[in-house]
Amino acid sequence: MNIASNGFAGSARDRFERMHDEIRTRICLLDYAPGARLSEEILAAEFGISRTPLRRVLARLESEGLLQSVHGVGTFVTDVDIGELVQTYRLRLELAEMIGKLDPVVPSPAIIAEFEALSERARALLAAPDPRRFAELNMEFFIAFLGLTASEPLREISERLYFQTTRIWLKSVFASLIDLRDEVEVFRREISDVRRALRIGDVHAAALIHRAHISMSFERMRKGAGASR
Amino acid sequence: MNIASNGFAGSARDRFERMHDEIRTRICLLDYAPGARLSEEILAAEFGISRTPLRRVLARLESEGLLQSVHGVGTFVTDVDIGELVQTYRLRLELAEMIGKLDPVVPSPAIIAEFEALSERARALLAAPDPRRFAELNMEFFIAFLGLTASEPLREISERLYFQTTRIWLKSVFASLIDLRDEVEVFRREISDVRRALRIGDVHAAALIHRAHISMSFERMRKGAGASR
DNA sequence: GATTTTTCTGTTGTGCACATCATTGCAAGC
DNA sequence: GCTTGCAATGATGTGCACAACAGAAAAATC
Repeated sequence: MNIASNGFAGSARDRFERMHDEIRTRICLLDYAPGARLSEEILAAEFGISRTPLRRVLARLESEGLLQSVHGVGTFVTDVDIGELVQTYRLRLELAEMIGKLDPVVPSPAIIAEFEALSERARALLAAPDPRRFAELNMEFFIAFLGLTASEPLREISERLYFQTTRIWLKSVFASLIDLRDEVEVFRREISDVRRALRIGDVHAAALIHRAHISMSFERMRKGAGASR
Repeated sequence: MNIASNGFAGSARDRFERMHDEIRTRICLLDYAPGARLSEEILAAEFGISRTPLRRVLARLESEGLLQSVHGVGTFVTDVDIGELVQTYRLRLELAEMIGKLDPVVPSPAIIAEFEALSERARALLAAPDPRRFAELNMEFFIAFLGLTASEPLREISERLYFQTTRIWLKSVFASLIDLRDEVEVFRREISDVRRALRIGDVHAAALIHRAHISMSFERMRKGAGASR
């Protein structure tokens, strides 16, 4: 670990991270859909700061592939064509499995409890499916899943690719190209299976289950997108 | 591909990338050693611009883990302790092999010629070992190696991890903790072996060779660092 | 003499005014 | 009526002055 791991998170650095996470979440949850234009001025006003520090946040999001600024035109949420999406998903599959092989942690009771809670929420969601709630839960599940490896670089990269791709997949769900109820049911089973694997301490199995679900959900999206033409 | 893939690279975006690559190279080649302080003002003057656009470059390098800015103190080249280095290297090993499995390209005559040229330069370097030249050649080889996969996300991530770790390894070489001549000889054989694999179109074999060399070079560094205590 | 306080210096962070750029709509010319 | 040039508009990019901050040196105090 480097400098600036002070207990008191430097308020400037802290604010940067909060704004970054907030905007990133909005992009991932499709509050800002692909192609949408973000106004620096409006966003700066919303966060109560000047454009300068906000631009730093936007630049970071641009480096993460979520935004693209064009001089004289605007800052736009990126869209991803099916070609790069395939490549990114293929890489995500490998990385997902790696979470179970590269520095896996032994699932503590706290971790297991976390997945129990997620599982319960997924069950509740099944009773009243809601795309937005589904997106949120999916994101929280993924973040929790990253906690299964102690490899910080692997976590970083996986997170990055998650935010790049999942929003595109969610777009299909939001547009009802994929049946929400089916998707929630599959998701509930995924969490349930992962939870069972973790109960017996088999992180690798959990990772394989997750990998399989990423693969299948992507295939469902391709089929859905194909059927919509 | 997104917007801004115009033939005429926007001069602003182009300049950004040139400065970014330049500073990144300096960091990787240890012109700016870990722990060194970079002056925004001096760098801005050198590139003939104001601090504002330069800060954007530095922010990018910070997001790539090569720099760290501390308010009121300075901007420093990051150092990496052995713990995170182990984790990053383990990930790099997997990614290196993946280059041969995920969208490998069929080696064109141009690509093979590129490796031939690199091989020749390595042989020349052996006659007159020079740490700086060695570092440059190593970097060029790696960039060429990335060309063996068509997976853009894999390339990006691999490149990122390369720049994060290699400079630390090179530090050992520059400090003569590792014998330069031996290292150059091993490197020459690596290129030679990779070239032979590519000649028969076996990218996966080339990737395995590269993976093996990354693994071994890291081990040599650990031994060297251990012996120096 | 040691310690505490204060001042001073140099750095990154922020706000603001302006430059630069791309788009759009309008008007002049053909 | 169509095309072309151009001005107006609104966006991001840049430069500059200043604020916030950390560290070190100096001075005051005990």
